Amino acid sequence: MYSLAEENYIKTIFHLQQTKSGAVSTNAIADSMDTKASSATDMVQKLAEKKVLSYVKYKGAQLTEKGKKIATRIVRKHRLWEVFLVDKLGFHWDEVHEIAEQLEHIHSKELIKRLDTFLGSPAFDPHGDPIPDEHGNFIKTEKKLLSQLNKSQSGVCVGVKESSPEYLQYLDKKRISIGTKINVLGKEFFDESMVIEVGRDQFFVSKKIADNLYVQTT
Amino acid sequence: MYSLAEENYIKTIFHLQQTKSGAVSTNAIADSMDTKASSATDMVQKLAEKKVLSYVKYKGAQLTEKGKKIATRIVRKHRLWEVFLVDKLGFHWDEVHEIAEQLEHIHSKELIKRLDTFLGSPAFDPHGDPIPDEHGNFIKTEKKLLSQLNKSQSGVCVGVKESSPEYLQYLDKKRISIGTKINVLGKEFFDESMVIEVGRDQFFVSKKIADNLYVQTT
DNA sequence: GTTATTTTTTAGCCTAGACTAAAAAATAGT
DNA sequence: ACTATTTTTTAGTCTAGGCTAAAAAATAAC
Repeated sequence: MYSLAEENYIKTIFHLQQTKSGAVSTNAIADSMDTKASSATDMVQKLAEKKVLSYVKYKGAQLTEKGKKIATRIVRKHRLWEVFLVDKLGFHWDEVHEIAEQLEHIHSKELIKRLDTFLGSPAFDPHGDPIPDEHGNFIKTEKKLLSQLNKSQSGVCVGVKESSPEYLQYLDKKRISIGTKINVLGKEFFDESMVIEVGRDQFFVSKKIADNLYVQTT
Repeated sequence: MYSLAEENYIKTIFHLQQTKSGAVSTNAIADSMDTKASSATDMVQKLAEKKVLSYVKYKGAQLTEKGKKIATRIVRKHRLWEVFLVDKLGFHWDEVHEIAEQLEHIHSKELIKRLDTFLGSPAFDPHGDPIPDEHGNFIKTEKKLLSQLNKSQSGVCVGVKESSPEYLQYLDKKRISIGTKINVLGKEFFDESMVIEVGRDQFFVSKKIADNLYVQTT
């Protein structure tokens, strides 16, 4: 059994090594957890002893298969609870992250099994992120960032990269959610901003906005 | 916000002062929490500073109104989650206590409000214990222990005092659950054991069994 | 009402997990 | 290649929440 702190480190390292390949630096861990590098070093050393990750001084940490399994189970719990909160309790997709951060640490295999069944074994969470199955396998989907599309291409929103309330609320205001069709009407080379069409609305989006929205091109 | 440890102490003291009247001794707290009296003393002193309870050295602790409010909120959460686990996820009543012990510490007012609505604002948990409303008010029911009945009296099971898996499994084996009618066919003065009738079964129950079952006499 | 026993508290220590400041290694700039 | 700078680690400290052993208060026994 792992402590709350240990689980949070494992989860953070897992997410960091999804984006950047290679070992994850203690500084990167500390930054993304709002703590200090020295604390991260301590914990990483402890987790290395437990064979949850491999760690080379001054080089960074990498989860072992064991570590990845633990991380995946936490991610599965987090995303299943998010589905519960949105589908069953009627929360909005920008309200569920914090609560799921707490719920993901509840220990009970049976609970997750039953929750999964109760929810109809969903494959994606409310932000479009895939929910790993009980063996830790993720569905691989080929999705692009909206920012990767060019003029007159189009795609369907399948998820968000950033899921801060601010960003999600922006999307709501613009009536963009999972399943929404988006047409790129124009793209500015200088700042990579775009003009897009959503429903019958046409508006401008900055690169920052377009960089955080996943679309599937058909 | 209170830590996990603080919440557990508050809850324990709350339950202890339900049964025994007057102040709760640090030893009683320690016993029921599987910890040492010295640890209980430390925590009680800390909680006294936070005005959660009043504490007189060598005399014991008593929750203040503030403390009772905190305790009631935890009890409410615990029991609502138990209803969720049994009604929605199909757990059995002897399996839910441990999981609810974890879920009761999830912090989110909105979550509990929505969970309550989702469950149809239940008044009792799966063991027959009343669920306090959002203001902390319990439904008062006049219930007796089965052991208080005499020969040829009868009652309907409305709850259990002890909810260990062992006890609940015993009740299952005997087909006793909330709502089951029980007739007392005989009572032995010497050891206060009884012969009772449940459905068409008649069998012997010890005082210990009868002491942990709440019935309502009609 | 002393003395013996039990209960409760205090004092001091331990571990997890955080922090700061200093040291050491890695990287960048010339 | 040698400084300067940045990154990372180490060393030492702090707090929460446990623990043990000893001291002190309360209770029980005569």
